Amino acid sequence: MNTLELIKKNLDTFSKSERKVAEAILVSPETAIHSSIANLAKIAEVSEPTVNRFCRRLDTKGFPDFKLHLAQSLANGTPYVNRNVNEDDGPEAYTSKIFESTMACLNAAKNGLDTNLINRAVDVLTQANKISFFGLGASSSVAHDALNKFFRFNIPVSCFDDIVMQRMSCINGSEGDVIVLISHTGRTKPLVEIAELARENDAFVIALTAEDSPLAEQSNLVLSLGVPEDTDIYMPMSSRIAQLVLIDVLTTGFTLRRGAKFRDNLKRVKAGIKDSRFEKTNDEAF
Amino acid sequence: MNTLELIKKNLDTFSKSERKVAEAILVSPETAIHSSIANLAKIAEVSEPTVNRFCRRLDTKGFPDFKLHLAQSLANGTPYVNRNVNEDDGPEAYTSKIFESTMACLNAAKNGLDTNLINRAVDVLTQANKISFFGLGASSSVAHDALNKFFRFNIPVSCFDDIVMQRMSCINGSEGDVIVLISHTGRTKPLVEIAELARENDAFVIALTAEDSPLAEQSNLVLSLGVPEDTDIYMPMSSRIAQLVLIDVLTTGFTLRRGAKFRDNLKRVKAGIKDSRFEKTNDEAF
DNA sequence: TATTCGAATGTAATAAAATGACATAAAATA
DNA sequence: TATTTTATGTCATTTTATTACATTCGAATA
Repeated sequence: MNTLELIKKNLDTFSKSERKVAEAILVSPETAIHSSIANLAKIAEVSEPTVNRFCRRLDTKGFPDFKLHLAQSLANGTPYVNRNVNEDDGPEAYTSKIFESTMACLNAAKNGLDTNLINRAVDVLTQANKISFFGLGASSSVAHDALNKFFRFNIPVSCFDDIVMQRMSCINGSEGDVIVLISHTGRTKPLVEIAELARENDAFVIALTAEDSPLAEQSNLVLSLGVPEDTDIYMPMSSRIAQLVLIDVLTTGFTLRRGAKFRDNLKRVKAGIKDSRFEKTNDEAF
Repeated sequence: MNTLELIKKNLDTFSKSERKVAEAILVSPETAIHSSIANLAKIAEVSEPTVNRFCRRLDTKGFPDFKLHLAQSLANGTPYVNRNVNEDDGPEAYTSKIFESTMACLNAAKNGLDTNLINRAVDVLTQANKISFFGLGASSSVAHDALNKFFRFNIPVSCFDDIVMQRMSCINGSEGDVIVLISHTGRTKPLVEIAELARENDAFVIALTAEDSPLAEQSNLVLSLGVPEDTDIYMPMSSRIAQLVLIDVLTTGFTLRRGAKFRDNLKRVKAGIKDSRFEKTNDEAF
């Protein structure tokens, strides 16, 4: 397992001084791997043997060995959740941190997904008479994106980010309708109510949300992204990217399920876009 | 660059003894990173300082530093391979393929970005009187997402996915306006026209698009994502995710530039959302 | 509240590892 | 072949990590 995540996970199993070490490392892992044990001890304000003991506690042979493990955690491409942006990061630093934490997040999401549920969701979607995507706030752009994709399948699909429209759409629903609700926390009141309403009107409700949330309880099928909280920054970031990729997965599953003949349809849609382009066309939705 | 590849590439530039070291490392890099300099010297049948010199030749500070680099290059043999989905992939297979290729794509995007340009873009954005985000089709949800983020900064910001509205908005523009245009290909005619129009009206045009595209030519500043084409599947997928992450980067840069005092504002926005939630609140945009 | 035990932490000595300075050997050039 | 340059090794020094041991802290018990 990723050393850095391991440290974060075990934070509370450490003793007082060991936690100081852990924190010093988490603040700046880069510094840690380039420091000597004496240096790190000074930064963490503990003694050198404490640092050493800390390393051993994490199942390494000693400080140098620990540094190797840590270095591997930090290696490019190795997902790594913990790298938060600091006040004094330059463009170089915050750019890579954000890309990296997004990748880490996707990796976590990938590992946490239940492919059986995905399969069932694809089942349900392929059999739907009509599909609706609802999200509020940041999640509304995810819903919007889903609309854009499913629209190409030439089936009735809609997307509202207005609560009133969402309600109306639910009330007019019938069996065979599938409603996909998107919410990171699953605690957005209006959306939970929509889920109830939709089910009362015989629609099938798929939720892209957190496990054990109120929204999850009101849904027929929950696709949860075990994505760590977006820390520190007061905006949804990575979590929403994971949702989008999940939409991609569903779309792909949908396409595959419908088979080759269906793919011709996609080609046609894409060809139809061509006219609005300057020569050398390729695959963008518009 | 990957240290291991670097060693392979430079094999013939090394001296006789240094090559011995290189070969010993290539035979078993794992052994190398877990050896002391004395040990490795023995394996390579050279003296300790020779190993040290070898390390320095590879632009490292010394043997320990070299080991860190080597460990990192071992950590990610080949980060994420861009595997395409096949007709007969099951849910398990296509799910991981899509997640992995998205991660690969983000990694490519990260490496291809010019952080100086990002910095300049952040500069421009922080000094803007008004910011508009325009995208069409799939890119419109990216624009939408950008709106959602920048909206929290409490500055005038708008977003249209309707060409007519976009034009009108440009015509009413003035100096100090910044228009962010989003298009993967940069060949969407209406958007290129918008860029021209915006510039005629003294707005500053930032494009999130492909290098050397018509849209890029019409823009003041181009942030290009050197992202491989979305192959095989007839939809924009990874490319658009990369755009979103880039928006995250810009947002972060913006926040950092505005400093700590500004972050309080974000806290307030987040607190304001709280009421519409069921207990246990955390960070989702609504 | 004082006492005792055990865990946690630090100090100082020791061992290990890496590096630097210098000498020697090998190779290249005149 | 002599001379210079470069490469390599030996040994001393310095830096770094580890071990053994002493002290402190804090919880549990009398």
